[in-house]
Amino acid sequence: MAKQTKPLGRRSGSNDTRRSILEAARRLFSEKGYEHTTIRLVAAAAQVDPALPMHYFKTKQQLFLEAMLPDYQGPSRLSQALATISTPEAFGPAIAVLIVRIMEDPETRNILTGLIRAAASEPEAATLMRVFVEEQIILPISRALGGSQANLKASLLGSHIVGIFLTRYIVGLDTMASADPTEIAEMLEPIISTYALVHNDQ
Amino acid sequence: MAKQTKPLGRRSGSNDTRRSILEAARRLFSEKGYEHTTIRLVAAAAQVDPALPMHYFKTKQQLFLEAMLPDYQGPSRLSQALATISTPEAFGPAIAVLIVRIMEDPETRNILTGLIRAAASEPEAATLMRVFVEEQIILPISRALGGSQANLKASLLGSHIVGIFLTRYIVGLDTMASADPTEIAEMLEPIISTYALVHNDQ
DNA sequence: TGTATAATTCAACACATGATGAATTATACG
DNA sequence: CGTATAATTCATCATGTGTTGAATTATACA
Repeated sequence: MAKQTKPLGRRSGSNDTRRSILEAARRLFSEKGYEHTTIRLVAAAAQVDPALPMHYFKTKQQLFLEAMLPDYQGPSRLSQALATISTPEAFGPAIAVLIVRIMEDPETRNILTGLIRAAASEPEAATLMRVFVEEQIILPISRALGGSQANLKASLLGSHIVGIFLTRYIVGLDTMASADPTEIAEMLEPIISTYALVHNDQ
Repeated sequence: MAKQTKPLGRRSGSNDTRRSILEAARRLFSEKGYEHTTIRLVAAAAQVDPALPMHYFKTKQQLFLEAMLPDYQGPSRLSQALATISTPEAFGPAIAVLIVRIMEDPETRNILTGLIRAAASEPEAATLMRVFVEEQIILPISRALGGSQANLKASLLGSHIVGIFLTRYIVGLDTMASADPTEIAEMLEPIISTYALVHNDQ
């Protein structure tokens, strides 16, 4: 495989270089974590010169930031799903289905695993993940649950969700990694209901 | 603070250098993760020459290994706790109390957070954590639960536990980080009972 | 058309890291 | 006592990293 040298200077025609860098970065951060995703690796994956990621994003941190937080405007899908239900009994099915949807959507999955991987070593990424999980997961659940201890319940539920991601996609626990998402959702349903119904002495 | 040069050659008197290196390494791996725990940092924390950790453990991986897995012979404390109960109804209290104990014991906590931090980036550490969680957490719970789906239930429960560690000690979610362990245990009790009792059509 | 600007390549720097090997001093033990 | 061995310091290497700056070519636009 001969290293073909590209011509100097600007390319002609339309270019979506920036986007392809972001996509490569998102994939690599999610697969290898923050440290092991080098600028040169991202550039190679995007078939681009190693100086280009730095040129577009100035710093590795910034690249990570923009790669992990694409256009997340508007209410999260979790908020939307929760808005359609009213009785506490309907919570279990709703959230269980949603977790399956997250696990099966590659985009969201990559973001969550990328955040977890980085947060484990980089304090700034931990801050990012804190905000993400609080806004996108815990706050909606807490609002929907209501009652006393809603915040603690929602946080524990959120911990359960990220724990599942950790064991399934990162640690690779046999049972979790090979489990059918539907099976997990079924198992999870009564758990969520318990969180929704128990200790509700408001 | 002048850098005082120590004399050359072997020190006189008894030496527990190896142990202090291990202790410093365990603390640092747990606090900063694998990559950011440099050999030089460990040496400095142990007040020892930067070449000594390599001399005693040959490689950084080996140091991590020995630091994270001290003498863990015999049945785990979880197994012991589970051996004392018989009825499924007694599970919730037993495991809830155990989680609290893990969270409050600095040694165990450091090991678990160290394993999680490293596993997020280093595949070999993920293997280590896989074995640890399976043997020390999931297998005992699964055996104690019995019935159909015991393995999946135990794995989900294990995921919840490591998820709590992740959000509480690593990500630093406000609610989780500031929660009283007893409060968490109380909230968790009905959850564990649900895992123990539901879907039990063996 | 002409000129500022954007996109791209290339070479290189500065720095930290894990690891190695030689030199030096103390201990263990026959 | 004498010698092999262990413990310790020091200097250094090789490598990979994020980052920078200059040079080159195309585009945008007045």
